[in-house]
Amino acid sequence: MEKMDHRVRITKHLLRNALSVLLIEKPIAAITVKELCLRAGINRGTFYAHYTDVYDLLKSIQQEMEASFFEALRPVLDEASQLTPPKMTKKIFECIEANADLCRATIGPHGDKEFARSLIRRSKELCMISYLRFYPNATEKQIETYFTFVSGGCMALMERWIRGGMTESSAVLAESAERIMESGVGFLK
Amino acid sequence: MEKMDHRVRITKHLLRNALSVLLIEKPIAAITVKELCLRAGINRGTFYAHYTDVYDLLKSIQQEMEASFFEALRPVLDEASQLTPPKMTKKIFECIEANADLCRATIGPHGDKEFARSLIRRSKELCMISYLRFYPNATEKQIETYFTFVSGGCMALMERWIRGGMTESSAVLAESAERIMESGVGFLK
DNA sequence: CAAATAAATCAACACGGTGTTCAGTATTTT
DNA sequence: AAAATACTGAACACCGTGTTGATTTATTTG
Repeated sequence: MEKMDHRVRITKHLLRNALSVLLIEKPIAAITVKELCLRAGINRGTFYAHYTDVYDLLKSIQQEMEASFFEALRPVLDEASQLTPPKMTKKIFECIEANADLCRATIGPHGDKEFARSLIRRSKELCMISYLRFYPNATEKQIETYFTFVSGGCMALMERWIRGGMTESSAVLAESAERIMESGVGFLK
Repeated sequence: MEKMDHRVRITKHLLRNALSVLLIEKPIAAITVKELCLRAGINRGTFYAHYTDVYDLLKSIQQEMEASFFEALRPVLDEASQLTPPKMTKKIFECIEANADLCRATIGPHGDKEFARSLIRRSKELCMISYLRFYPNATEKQIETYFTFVSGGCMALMERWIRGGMTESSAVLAESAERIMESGVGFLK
């Protein structure tokens, strides 16, 4: 990643930017290599020197995002022993808010379901330990079910949030999520 | 829908079947008209006589699904005044189970996020009334937040369920969902 | 049943994006 | 400055698209 020719750094950067912009306008499927290169201002042949596909480019962006996501999440997971799982939500939402521009393209309208899914899958593995510690009476299967439900719920809230232009602060959103996670319908009473 | 030439009925049926099968294998974006027609055993020209696009065909299938979904849901919504919202889950899951083959292609791996989203949006409108009746102290915004979270959670459970080959009964799944909706983490205690 | 009507097939067409190649030009690195 | 490396521009065959017109096949109507 670091020891690249300056030229390829620029080229890749331009392509990533162009794709991020296009992904807000339309789904990945509707993006052609031609228009992407036009938008990025680079030659089409150059694109094929680095990537095989528009999907290939997307994948490389996602890998970068994933790395930065878990990087940002590391402190949260490290102090996990202090935090009850629902309390971690706040930190995670803050993390999403901080990387808003990155998330808009993936969690947003034309985002890649599969990518978000794999992030959740990896998060689950990391969170499982703290869940097991806090809820020793629950079976592993129960925890998995709960986690699936609850991460799906948080994703839905985030999508709504992003669609709505992120007007509320992440703290408000996280508090709602926490309360629902804590007490279910109790949230409405 | 009914007063069609027998030939066009057959043609459309073959196309819908072929698309359903292909959608399990790959995302809609990767499906060409050519291979679709080859799979369906009809002429490519004939396809264009009925649909403009692969997406156009998908849309028509989705409209049919949506109709049958809300048709199946009608009784649930009618007796809604009897059921507390979380209790309705069971019925909804049964409905999904009954239309498994249809759901596999849309809720499944390569499904259309946007379609599921619109189903949820419409469901929300229908459910809102019974929520307001059961939780008079909650603001409309609160209910929306709760509904967003909880429908996202149920969707996640369903996806997991479908991916896993629907080995459990819908009842078991629904009960987990209900309990989480009712009492949050209480599910794990 | 036969004539009229409607639908599906087949082949051909221009069009546009793809992925590759190669010679020429620009930029790094040593 | 020389050698190595990356980008450009143009050309290429390939493939799927969407359309058209002539032909064959099935359905409906009188």
